[in-house]
Amino acid sequence: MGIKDRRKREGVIIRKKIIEAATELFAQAGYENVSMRKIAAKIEYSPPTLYIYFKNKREILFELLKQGYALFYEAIKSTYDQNKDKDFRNKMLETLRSYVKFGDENKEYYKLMFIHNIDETEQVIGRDNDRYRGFEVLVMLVKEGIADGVINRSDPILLSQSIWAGLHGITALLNTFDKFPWVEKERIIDFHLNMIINGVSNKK
Amino acid sequence: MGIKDRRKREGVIIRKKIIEAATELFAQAGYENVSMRKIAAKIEYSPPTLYIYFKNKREILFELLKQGYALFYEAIKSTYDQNKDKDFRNKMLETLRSYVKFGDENKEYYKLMFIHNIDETEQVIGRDNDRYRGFEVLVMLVKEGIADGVINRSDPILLSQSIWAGLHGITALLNTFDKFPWVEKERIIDFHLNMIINGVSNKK
Amino acid sequence: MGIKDRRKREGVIIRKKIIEAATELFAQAGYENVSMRKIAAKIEYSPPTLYIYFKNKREILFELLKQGYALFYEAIKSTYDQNKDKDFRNKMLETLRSYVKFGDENKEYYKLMFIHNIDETEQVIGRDNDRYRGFEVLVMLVKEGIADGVINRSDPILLSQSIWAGLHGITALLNTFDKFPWVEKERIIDFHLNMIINGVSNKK
Amino acid sequence: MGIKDRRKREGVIIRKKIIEAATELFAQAGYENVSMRKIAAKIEYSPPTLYIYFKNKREILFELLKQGYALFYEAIKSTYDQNKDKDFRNKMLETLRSYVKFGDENKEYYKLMFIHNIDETEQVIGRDNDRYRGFEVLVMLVKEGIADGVINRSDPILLSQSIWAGLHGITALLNTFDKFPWVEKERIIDFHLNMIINGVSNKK
DNA sequence: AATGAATGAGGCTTCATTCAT
DNA sequence: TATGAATGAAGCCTCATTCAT
Repeated sequence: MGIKDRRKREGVIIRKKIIEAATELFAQAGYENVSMRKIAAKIEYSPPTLYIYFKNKREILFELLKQGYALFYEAIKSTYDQNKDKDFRNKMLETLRSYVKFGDENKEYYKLMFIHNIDETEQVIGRDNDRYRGFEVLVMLVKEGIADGVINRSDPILLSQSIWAGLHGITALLNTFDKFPWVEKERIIDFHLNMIINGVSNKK
Repeated sequence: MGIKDRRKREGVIIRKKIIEAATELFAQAGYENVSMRKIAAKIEYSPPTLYIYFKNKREILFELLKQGYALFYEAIKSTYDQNKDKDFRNKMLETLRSYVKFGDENKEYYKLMFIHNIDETEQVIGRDNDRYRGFEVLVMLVKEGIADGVINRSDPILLSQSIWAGLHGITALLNTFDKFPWVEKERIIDFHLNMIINGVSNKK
Repeated sequence: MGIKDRRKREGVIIRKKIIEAATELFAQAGYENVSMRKIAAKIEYSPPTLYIYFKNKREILFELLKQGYALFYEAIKSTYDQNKDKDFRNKMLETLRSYVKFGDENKEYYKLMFIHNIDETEQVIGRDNDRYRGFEVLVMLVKEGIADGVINRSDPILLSQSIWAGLHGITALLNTFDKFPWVEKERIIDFHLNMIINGVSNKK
Repeated sequence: MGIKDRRKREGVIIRKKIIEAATELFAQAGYENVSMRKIAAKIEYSPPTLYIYFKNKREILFELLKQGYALFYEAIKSTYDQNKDKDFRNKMLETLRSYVKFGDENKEYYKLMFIHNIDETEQVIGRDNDRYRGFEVLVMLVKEGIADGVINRSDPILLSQSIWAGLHGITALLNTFDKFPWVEKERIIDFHLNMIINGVSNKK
């Protein structure tokens, strides 16, 4: 391996360190309240060093979001795949649950990706990203459900949007209102997911 | 009317102008990104003037939130009251709709009250406010529904939290993702509300 | 008594209140750290009211100093007069003590008059004031002492300046270094005054 | 010399320039009346640059005081050492003179260290500093004088405090009242120092 | 006599970013 | 690659003061 490659690899490592530090700080204090200095301090480099790896603060956010979207899509898709052969209701339940779980386990990412709408976030979109690919999995799932006779025969897009709203609602509230006296977390999530599925299902 | 009264009233008007300007700016750009300078510029006063009417930036936010909570509660409670005598499902539908409608018609308030969670917001609570009184209306409604036999016999708190999550989901997404290709707004809202009610109802 | 007189008298009262409030605040926090607002708040008037009675902040200081100088001179002169008939050493001791006592009992005034040298304080001088009239008492005393054979035959001005320095030293240090581990206050003062007198006296 | 060293040295130079500018300004106008802007202007840098070298305004004062205390102690101690072998009265005279001389030649430092008592100054103490080590030299001297039979047999602490007050008096007055019609400076200082020594000496 | 309203100037400080090394 | 040095812009906020009423 040449010297060039080693350097490149080191560069990648530092980029990663920056992203990690930024993710943590952004989540704790909010994008606006985190300065380049603070990110630099956290990784024990000087502020100008960040500019070697990222054009500016926004680019750090963008990269971070891109990675977040990828993780997000991966989480949902793999759950869907792993439950491919279960009966539909369970497959759906687990896939929806993976959405909420992602938000719960990656509060920082979820906040930045789906709750806050940072100024120019839209600009990341269009650049190839996985932001809405999770939604496509949902549409697919819904279509299966209709074919299966479980989900009621409506516009799959409409259904998917409604379901997404249901998922986002619980995920966002648990994230944002962490001091609200929720009933036990597993219980409210489970109840809510079933409520959603019931809400879109044919009555027996 | 004495001179004193006129002056006082003028003061009240400026306070109102400040709140309005701040509401708009905070919602657009986020609390952290709005400076006193910017608020002052928007109402065409000098920055120090703001400090005549509000102790500091936080107090502007507090006042704004307080007003928002009051409007919010009023919107929901009055809808509930006006539909008191309708059959339960319609009463519920209209009350839930009033939540989404409030969020849709007061995007800035909704964002500040329920989407962003500004650090200091928690401090407003405790000071008498209407933040969670809307939730109490919901609990009441749910209990009626259970008594009525429409809503399934579960923990009313659990049910209410789930419904709230459902409502917040659609309200927040429409607010935040205004560039997403939603199906027609009235349609998705209507569908979603019915989905929620179905989701918590006894099957016939 | 006419209405005009009453008003005038009321004006005098408010002026006095302002001076009192200012004296206290200046002494506590230093001239620079006291704002017109704070003075106004202390007497429960609005800031512009102060400008009815004083041209500006400096004028408040000047007035205050003028009063301080008067009190100072009065304290020393009256002590001198009251001890006119005692033997010289005691007369001197008591007069010198009255200087230190004034500084101890009027810390705020002493600080403003003799320790800090606020910007334009010099401007107060020239306006008739009692700043240096205390010094004249001292010169008089010294001359008496020389005539009396107690104080050594030197330039009375030189002697007086040296004595003043001695007095200022203890007064200022006790005022400024209130956390220094002084021996008991009465004791150090008494010792110091005797030291001064011995220092300028003929040896027996 | 490496690049790093040169940079470091340049940094040290700027720190020094800041301290010098601040010393002059603080002494002239008082700590409270000197703004970071003004210090920056004096050294022809932008205000934020100061924050590269000092955390905040207070730290500039602290550093400055620390240096002043060191210079002060050094001045007195070295004089004492240099006169170790002279007869006691001369040793004492020269040591006391070095105090006054320090104050005369370092008016700004003396003002900041012993005349003004800036709120936060107390906080520098405790951090290792030389503020009161000069006083210890004085105590030592006094004890020698007692042993020597020159100084009268009193509490050495009491004696030292009284002498300090004497020294501070002349130093502070000459510093603060530079427009007062003093007799010739050398003369008043010399007279005053002898007055102090006589004041604490045994009569022959 | 008294004060609500208003502001230009300026206080301390942090920011994102650039540049030379 | 890495960073010391530097800064224009801007953050929140307080000040002394004026003016119309």
